[in-house]
Amino acid sequence: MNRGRPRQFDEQQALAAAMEVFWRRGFEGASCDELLSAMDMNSGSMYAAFGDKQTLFDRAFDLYCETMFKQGIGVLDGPGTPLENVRSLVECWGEFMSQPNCKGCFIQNTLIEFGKNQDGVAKLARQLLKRLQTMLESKLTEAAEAGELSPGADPIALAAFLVNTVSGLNVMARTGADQKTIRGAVDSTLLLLR
Amino acid sequence: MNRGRPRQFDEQQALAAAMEVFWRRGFEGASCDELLSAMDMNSGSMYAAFGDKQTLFDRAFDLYCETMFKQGIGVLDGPGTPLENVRSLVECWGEFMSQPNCKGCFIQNTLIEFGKNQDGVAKLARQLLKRLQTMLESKLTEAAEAGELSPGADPIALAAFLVNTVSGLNVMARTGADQKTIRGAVDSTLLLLR
DNA sequence: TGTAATCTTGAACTGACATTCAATAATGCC
DNA sequence: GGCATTATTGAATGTCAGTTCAAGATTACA
Repeated sequence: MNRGRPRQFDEQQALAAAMEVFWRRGFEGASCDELLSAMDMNSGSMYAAFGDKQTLFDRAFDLYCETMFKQGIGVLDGPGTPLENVRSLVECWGEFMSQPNCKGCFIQNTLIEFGKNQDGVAKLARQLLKRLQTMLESKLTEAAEAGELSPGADPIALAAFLVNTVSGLNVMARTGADQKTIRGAVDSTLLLLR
Repeated sequence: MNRGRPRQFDEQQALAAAMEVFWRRGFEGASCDELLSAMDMNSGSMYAAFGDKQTLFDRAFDLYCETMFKQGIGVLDGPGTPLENVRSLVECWGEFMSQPNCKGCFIQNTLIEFGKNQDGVAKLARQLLKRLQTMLESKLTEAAEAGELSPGADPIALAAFLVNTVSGLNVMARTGADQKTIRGAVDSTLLLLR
C-alpha cells in the first residue's frame, strides 16, 4: 500500500520527546540540535514531518494539553464533594511542583515566554487557564451553595486566587525554591478552602 | 584635568534607559539595537563604558534593586502595626501589578529567565527574594505575638505563601490577566492576613 | 600648534542557529 | 528488474545578534 521508504521514527514518540525538551527549555531555549537528538532524527526528516520549529512546538504544546493538562484538571471531577475536589487539585499541584528538577506547567511556561502575544500558542494558553479558572469558579460556587465554604467567601475571587497560586508555584518550581517554601505556600492556600 | 574627548552621555541616565528595556524584555529579549537606541549610544561607546551585554544587564539589575526594590520593601517599615505593614505591601503589589502595560518585578522576571542558574544575577535574585521572605517572616511573627493574627497561624508558612503570591501576580501582570482577576487574587490573599 | 588621551561612529566580523537541498537509500508496484 | 515514491543524511545556506575595530572627532596639556 504505502510506497516509498518507510519512516524510521514513530511520530508520536518523536513528538513526546520534543515535548519534553520544549517543556523544560521553552521555545527559544530549545535548540534544534537538542530537539533533533532527543527526537533521534535529522533536520531533513523533522522539517519534512513537522514543518518548522514553531509548528513542532505547537504540536508538542497540543500533546501536553491533551494529556497532562486534561489529566490534571480531571481531579476536579473526582469522587468527593466539590470543595474536596478543589483541595485535591491544590494538593496535586503542590506534590507535582515540589518534585526535584520539576519542569513546571508547560502552559504556564509558554504563557510566560510568549507574554501578551495575541495569537497562536499564547492565546491558546490564556484560554486554557481561563477555562481552569471558570471550572474552579463553578466548583467553588457549588461548594459555597453546599455550605462547605465559610459564609461570605467569594468563589470568583477564590478561583482567581487559585490560578494565581499555581502561577506562583510554577515559578517556584522552576527557580529552585526549597520544598519547605512550596509546602508553606500550599498549606496557607488550603487554609482559605474551608 | 580630564584629557580626551568628553562623553556625550550620562552614565546613570544610560543605565536607567537600559534598565527599562531589560525590565520589559528580559536579557535575551532585549536586542543590542533596542538597548542602544534607548540609551542613545553607539555600540562602541556602550562596550567601552559597560563591557558587554551581560555586564550591562548586571548593572541595570543592581540599579533596580537599589531603587525600586528597596523602596518597595520599605513599606514594611512604615507606620502602623506589623500586620498593617504586611497588608500594605500586598496592596502595593496589587496596585502595581494591575497597572496597564506593567513590566512586573524585574527580580522575578530575571529569576524566571535564568531559572536555576547557580551564579551571577540569578543567585542574586534568589537571595533578594529570600531576604523578602525572611523580612515577612519576622513581621508576621511580630504580628502573631501581638495577637494580630488568628490563633494557630503559621508565620513561616504565611511568608512563603506571600512570596508565592507575588510570583503569581508578576506572571499575571506580564501575561495580560484582567484587573478583576488580579484584584480577586489580592483580596483572597488579604483574607489570610487577619 | 602639536601631541597624547579619550570618545564616537558605523561598517565589518563572528558565531550560533534555523532552515534548505542535493545525494543517497529503501520501499511498493508494474 | 526497473521505476516512481518517500525517507534519510549532513553539509551548505542565510539570517540575525553580539562584538570588534579602524578611522575620525574632541578635548587637555605642553
